[in-house]
Amino acid sequence: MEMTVNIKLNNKLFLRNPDESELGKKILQYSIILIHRIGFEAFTFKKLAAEIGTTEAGVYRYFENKHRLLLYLVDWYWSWQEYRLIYATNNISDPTEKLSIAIKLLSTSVEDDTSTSYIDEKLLFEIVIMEGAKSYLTRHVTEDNKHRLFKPYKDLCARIADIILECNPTYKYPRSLASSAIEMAHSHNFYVKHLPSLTDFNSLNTTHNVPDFIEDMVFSVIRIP
Amino acid sequence: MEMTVNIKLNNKLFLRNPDESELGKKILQYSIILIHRIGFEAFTFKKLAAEIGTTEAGVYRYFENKHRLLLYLVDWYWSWQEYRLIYATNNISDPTEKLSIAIKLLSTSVEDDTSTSYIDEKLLFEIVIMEGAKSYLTRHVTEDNKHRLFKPYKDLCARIADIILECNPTYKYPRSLASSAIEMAHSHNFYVKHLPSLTDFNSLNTTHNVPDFIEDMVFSVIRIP
DNA sequence: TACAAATGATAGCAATACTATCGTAAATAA
DNA sequence: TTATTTACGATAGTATTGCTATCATTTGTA
Repeated sequence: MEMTVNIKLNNKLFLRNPDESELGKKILQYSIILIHRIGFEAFTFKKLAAEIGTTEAGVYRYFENKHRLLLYLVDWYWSWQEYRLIYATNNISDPTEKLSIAIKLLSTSVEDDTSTSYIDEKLLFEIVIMEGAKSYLTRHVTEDNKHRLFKPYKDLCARIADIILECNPTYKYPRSLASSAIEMAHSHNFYVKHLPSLTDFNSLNTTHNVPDFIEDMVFSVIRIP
Repeated sequence: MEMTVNIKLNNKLFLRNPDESELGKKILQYSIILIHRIGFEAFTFKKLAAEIGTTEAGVYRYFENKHRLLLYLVDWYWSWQEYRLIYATNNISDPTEKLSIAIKLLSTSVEDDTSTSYIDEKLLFEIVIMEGAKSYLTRHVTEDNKHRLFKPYKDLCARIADIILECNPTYKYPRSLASSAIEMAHSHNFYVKHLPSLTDFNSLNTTHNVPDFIEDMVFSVIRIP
C-alpha cells in the first residue's frame, strides 16, 4: 500500500498554497536545502529562485517574505511531529511509555521520511534546531500569534502536557514542562554539535545522550522513578 | 562609599574598546535603548548613529557589525549575572540555598542597577530574553566559539553546574541541567509575555511563577525535596 | 608646539527586500 | 470552439542595508 501524508497549514502563512503546484513544491523542497546549506540569514528569495530556475518575483507570489516561509516550514515540522507522535503512541495505554516515546521522537535525528517526496525531514529537523527560534523571536510575535501561526507548536505542547497530566494529575506545571522538554530536545542537540561544554555529552561517548537526560529530567520532575 | 563595577570583555568583540571613550559608552547605552525599542532585526548602525548624533562610520570604528555588538551586550550581561551570583552567594555555605538564589537572579526581572551609568540592566535583561539566542544561532558559531566569544555564558553555566554537583555529587548531567535552567529562566519569561499557552502562569495569577517552576524542576531532578 | 589619535562629514557600492509591469502559455469556462 | 482567467517568466526599478574609503577637523598627549 502506498500512502502520502498531506499536512494542511494555516492559509495566512502563504499567498498561494505551495503544496498545490509543482513550482510551490519546488520552493519548499529547495528552500529547505538552501537554508540548510547557507543558513537563514544568508538565504534570499533571489538565491532560491536561481536554484530552482524561476525568478524572485515568482517566489514572492507564494510567500510574502522569507520569514513567512520559515514559519511555514517550522509549522509543517511541528505538525509532522505531532502526527508521528499520534502514530507512534497509538494503542499504547501506559502514559509513561507514551511520554518516553515522545521524548525520543523529538530529540533524535530522523532519516528522510519517504512519505513526503518534496520535504527532506532530516534536513528540516536540523533547520528547526538551528533556525526554529527565529520564527517567534521577532517584533511581530503577538500579531503572528493572533493569526494562529504558532498553533502546530502549541498543539504539540498541549498534547505532551496532557500525557504529563496522565502520568501525574497533581503536577502543577504540565504545560511549562512540556514546552521545556521540547525546547531542550532541540537546544541540547545544538549544544552537542556546537557548544559541547554546555552539555555532559560528546559525540564520542555515547553512553549518555540527549533523550536519556530529558527522560531523567521529566520523570524526576513528575516523580516517576 | 561609591563604587562602579567594570566588566572587561574579550577584545575580539570590538575594534575599539567602547568602555574607554564617551562615544563608545554612548554606543553601548543607545544600542540597548534602540534594540529594545525596534528589535535587533530592524536595528542598524545608521539608525544608532542618528540617535546619538554621530555617523555610521563612527559606529563601525567600534564594532565590526551589529552581530558583534549584540555579542558584546550579551557577554556583558552574562558577566554581570555571574558577578551578581558571586556577590549574592558570598558567605552562603548551603549549596541548595545558592542554587535557589541563582535561579531567582536569573529568572526575575531586575531594576536598572545604578552601579553602571551607561548600561540599563532592565532593558538589557529584556533584550537578552528576546534576542540572546541570536548571538549563537548563526553559521559562524564554531568560529565565534573558538575566539571564546561565549566564555561568559559558559562560565556562568559551569559555576551553576558546580553548585548542582555540590548539592548532589552523583547527579549525571550537571552541565546540561545548568544550561537548561538558565535557558528556561529566559524562555519562560518570554512565553509568559508573548505565548502564554506554553506555560502555566499568567500575569494576573501570581501564585505560580517562573522561578518556582524552575526551582521545582531543578530540585526534583537532583532529588532534593 | 608638534604630533598622533579620535571623530565628523561625505561619498560610493554591492546586495537585500521588495513592488510593478508586461507578455505568453496553459488550464478552464462559456 | 472561443474566450478568459491563472500561472509563470522576464525585466525594470526603488529604498534600505551593510558595509568601505577618503579627507578634514578637533582633541588630547609628548
